[in-house]
Amino acid sequence: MPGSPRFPEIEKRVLAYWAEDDTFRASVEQRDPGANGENEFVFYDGPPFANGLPHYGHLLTGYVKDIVPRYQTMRGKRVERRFGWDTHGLPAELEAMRLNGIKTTDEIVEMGIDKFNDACRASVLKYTGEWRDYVTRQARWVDFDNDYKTMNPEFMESVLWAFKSLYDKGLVYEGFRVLPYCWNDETPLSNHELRMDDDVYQMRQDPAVTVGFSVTTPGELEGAKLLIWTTTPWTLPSNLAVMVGSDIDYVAVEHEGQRFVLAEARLAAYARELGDEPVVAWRGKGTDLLGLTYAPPFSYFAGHENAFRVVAADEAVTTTDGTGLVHSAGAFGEVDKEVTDREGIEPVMPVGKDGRFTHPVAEYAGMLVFDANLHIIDHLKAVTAGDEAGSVTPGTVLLRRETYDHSYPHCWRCREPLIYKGVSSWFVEVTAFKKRMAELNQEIRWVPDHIRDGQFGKWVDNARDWSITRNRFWGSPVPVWKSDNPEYPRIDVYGSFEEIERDFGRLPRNAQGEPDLHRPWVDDLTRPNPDDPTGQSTMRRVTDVLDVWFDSGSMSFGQVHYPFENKEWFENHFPADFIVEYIGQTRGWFYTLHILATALFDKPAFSSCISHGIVLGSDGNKMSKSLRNYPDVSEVFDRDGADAMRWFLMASPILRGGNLVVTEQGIRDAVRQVMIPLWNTWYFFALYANAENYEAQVGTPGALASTDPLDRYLLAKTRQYVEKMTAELDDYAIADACETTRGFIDVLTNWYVRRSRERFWEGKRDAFDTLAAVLDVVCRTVAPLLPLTTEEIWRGLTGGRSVHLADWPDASALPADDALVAAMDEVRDVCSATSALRKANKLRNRLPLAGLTVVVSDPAALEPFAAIIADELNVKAVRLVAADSDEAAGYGVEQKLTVNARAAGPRLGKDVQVAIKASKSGDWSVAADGTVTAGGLALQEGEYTLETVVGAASEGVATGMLPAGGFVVLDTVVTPELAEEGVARDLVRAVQQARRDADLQVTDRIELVISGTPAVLAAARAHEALIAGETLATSYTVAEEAPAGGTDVVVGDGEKGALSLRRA
RNA sequence: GGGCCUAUAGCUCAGACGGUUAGAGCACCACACUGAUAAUGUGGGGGUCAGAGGUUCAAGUCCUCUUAGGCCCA
Repeated sequence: MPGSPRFPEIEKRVLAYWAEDDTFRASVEQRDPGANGENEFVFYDGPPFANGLPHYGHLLTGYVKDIVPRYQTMRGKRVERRFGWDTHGLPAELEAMRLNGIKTTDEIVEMGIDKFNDACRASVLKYTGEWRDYVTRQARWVDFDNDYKTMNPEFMESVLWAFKSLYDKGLVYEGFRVLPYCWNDETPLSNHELRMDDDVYQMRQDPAVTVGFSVTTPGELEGAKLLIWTTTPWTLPSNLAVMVGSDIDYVAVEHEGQRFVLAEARLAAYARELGDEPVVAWRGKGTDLLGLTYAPPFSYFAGHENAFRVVAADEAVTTTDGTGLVHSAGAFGEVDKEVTDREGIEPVMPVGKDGRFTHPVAEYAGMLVFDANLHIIDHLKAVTAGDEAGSVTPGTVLLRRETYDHSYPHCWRCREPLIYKGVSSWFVEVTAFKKRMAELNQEIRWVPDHIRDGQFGKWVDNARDWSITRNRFWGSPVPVWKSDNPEYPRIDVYGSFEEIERDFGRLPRNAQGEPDLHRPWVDDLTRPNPDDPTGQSTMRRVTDVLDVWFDSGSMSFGQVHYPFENKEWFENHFPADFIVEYIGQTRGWFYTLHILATALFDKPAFSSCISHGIVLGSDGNKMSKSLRNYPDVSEVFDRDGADAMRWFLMASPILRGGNLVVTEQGIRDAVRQVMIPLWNTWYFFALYANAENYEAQVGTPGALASTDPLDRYLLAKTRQYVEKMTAELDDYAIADACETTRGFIDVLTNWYVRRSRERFWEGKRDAFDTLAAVLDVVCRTVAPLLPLTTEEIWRGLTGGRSVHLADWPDASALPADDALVAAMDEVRDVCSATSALRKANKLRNRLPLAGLTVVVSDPAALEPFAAIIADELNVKAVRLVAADSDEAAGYGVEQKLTVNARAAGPRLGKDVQVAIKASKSGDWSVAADGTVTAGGLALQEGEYTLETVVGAASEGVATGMLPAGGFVVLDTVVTPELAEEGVARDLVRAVQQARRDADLQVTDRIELVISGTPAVLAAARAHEALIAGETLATSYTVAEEAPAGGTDVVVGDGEKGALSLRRA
């Protein structure tokens, strides 16, 4: 067994063992699910999309997905873990398009939807093998063989069931709604896609125009120009109304024979065009403008019913920019659509699915709307100049043209600028039940907890209806069939294969003859419209597919083909006990799960949810392949190991909502701070256990009979540790559990083992029993956090099959002794304070000192540790004295006054500062009756504290305060005898170093020769037993002459010596 | 543009209700210690608590404004 472990090698060995032993399966199956699954801990795996390789974010989530189930398994629960794959959707289509070198949906149809979808299917499974490798390497236990895929017919049938259920509940409707729309991908985007990442909103420069429309209503404003401002000139051909704010002050001003209507507050912004102080010809409120009609800027839709009027839109019109009048283009803006709907104006849609103009906008037909901007502006300009240009209505005026930089949404997939556009879509009416979603959200335990009412809660409160369809190809079909003749309308919605077969006489089948709900097979199903007596019209499926987020939200029931199979299983496994993903899923998976769970089952989908932060590169920026600002995942696995990465990620603030910068140094620190100390404790134990032929008997630690105070301390401390870990892991406080473990391992290795070394050298059975028992408990406790390392140690220690098959330690089986633990903390304070005294007085540790007096309130509590203190501090005697004894008073103790400002402040007001100053300067006294006066002010009980402090050191002693009260007095007198012993101990150390340099084994005996100055010789002679014993010298010679080939050493106070040794 | 959050040591972060010498870990330096340890112990350097005003006996903490960064919504 190596003292300097190569963790990656150990890990590979353990992984190979697990694979061979099938340990994971055993860990699940050995736990009884109980009646109705009541002993199960239900975990849902959020499905990743496997058309790329996993990165740190996936690994991070994967570690949490491993830790919680491992812990619950050890707690005795049955925790089944199935891997899931997200397979549908635009990313797959885009990849398939790229691979086939095609750019438009028309080309997809040309290629054949069946071929195209085959390409999608292949692309989403491309990296599943690599995923499995990474996930296995990170030591995440999850069932890949029994996985689920959202493209499987069973999953898709469940999705259909969900759609149909929502439809039957009246929660699904078809609408025409304005959505952010990607003309490149030819698809509308949902709200959560719009906020998919930080790069969606990017700065963009657009032309902005100020255009005047001629008022046609007879009266004083006839012929005046209504000035509107827009950054989307391409929407002007579709103009349907002008919106004003009812309470805004408007004016009509005269300039060069024309009158312009705009908000008074915006006049100054148009000084350049309209003059600094134009003549105001008319003044009024927005309400005065309502109902005015005007000539549309373009003639395409002239005569459109109810259109070309001034309408009110108080919430949408401001005077912070523009003109205070806003042009409404119906279906090209969310507010526009809302207002035109209210005003009874039918929207117009002269823009095709590819973002290019169509009929009736003839001049710009075939032109991408962004490209049309310039032409439109040119035409407006020409008409303003009095020329004829295209379909611009004469009288329309271009007042200003400028460029405008603004934050503009872009497609999260292709990065092209989006447009807002009305499209036909199916919606889940989330607004109808979002109140219930908010109520059910209160039942969810979020980590960190502010997510519940913060990011997630606010999102739910502001929920809008969810557009769930896409005019695409690779996805679950919208299971709606419509009559193709509006004269005989009929809509059929299907929720199962069986219903489909009933009506169409067959199932949709793919080229292989298998039931398959994908396009194009499902599109082939048609039948005569039963409601059409002529028999001419046909029921055809609407060609849309469902949004992938509908798939992922259906995961809870879809993964088990509910309700067609596993009905009972699902009812016992819903909601999940636990899920975890990154915080962005509050608008993704967490949200869609919650929507469908609320609408379908009136329950939350999960009862606990960790939403962790984002993993950043080493420079604090987003991880980027091109910047190479993060350590290569495989290299870290190979160099530091999966447990090191796990610890680094789990101990970080990222699980408490913060973000995390990944650095190689951080990962190595994990190895250094935790893994090596733990390993070395085991190594130390094994080293001496082998030497003693000790067989570890790992039984009930509480039954240990050791009366040694260190053993009893360690066992009591271990109990506290297990209790704390149980509470923290129950609470999903994984980072806290890491910190708790770090602290405990520090105590174990740097206090217990270090202080107990001698007992192990002596082969004390109690020490072996204690350390073996504690190592067993610690391995079991740390197992979820360091599954590979603990497996190796635990199997070596116990010979058992796997630590992950063991039960979580029972804290109550360990002895409880909080007083003992507290006393040991005080002991460590004593050692710390005394070490500082040695340092301050330049008294090196190997130099023994005569005595240490410890003055504390309860000396009896420290009595069992007196020997430990003496040994640790290298003093001959430790005396424990009560703080209130006469002896304690003899050390020149003084009292120190501290004014409690919080208590005295309110009473004394300004004077409290006087009292505080006086307490510090020593200008205070205690009267005979106990009254304390500071700076001439009498203080009341509770307004001060009097502390006993030890006075200045007197001759021959050094004093130091203890943090919890009390003090230590160190005898600093170095007698010749002590100095001589100090030299002897220096010699021991020098010999040990020489043994090491000579590569001797710990147990090798030596022949030793020592020579040197008279002081060295004297010490060597006087302490022969000590030196020879400590260094295992069977032959011990003190020689006047330096031995040939010896090593020169300096010992004591600069005394020169020489020694030589050889293996006996 | 609106709302929310953050700003403390070289780095990462603690600092209930305001209470008078602002802490920890890491990093750095020195010394000590070292038959498990790549460790450990002790000490040290290092801070205008983002800036400016205000409230108060007392402000890192409360209020206002400014600056910088982040998140959410437009």
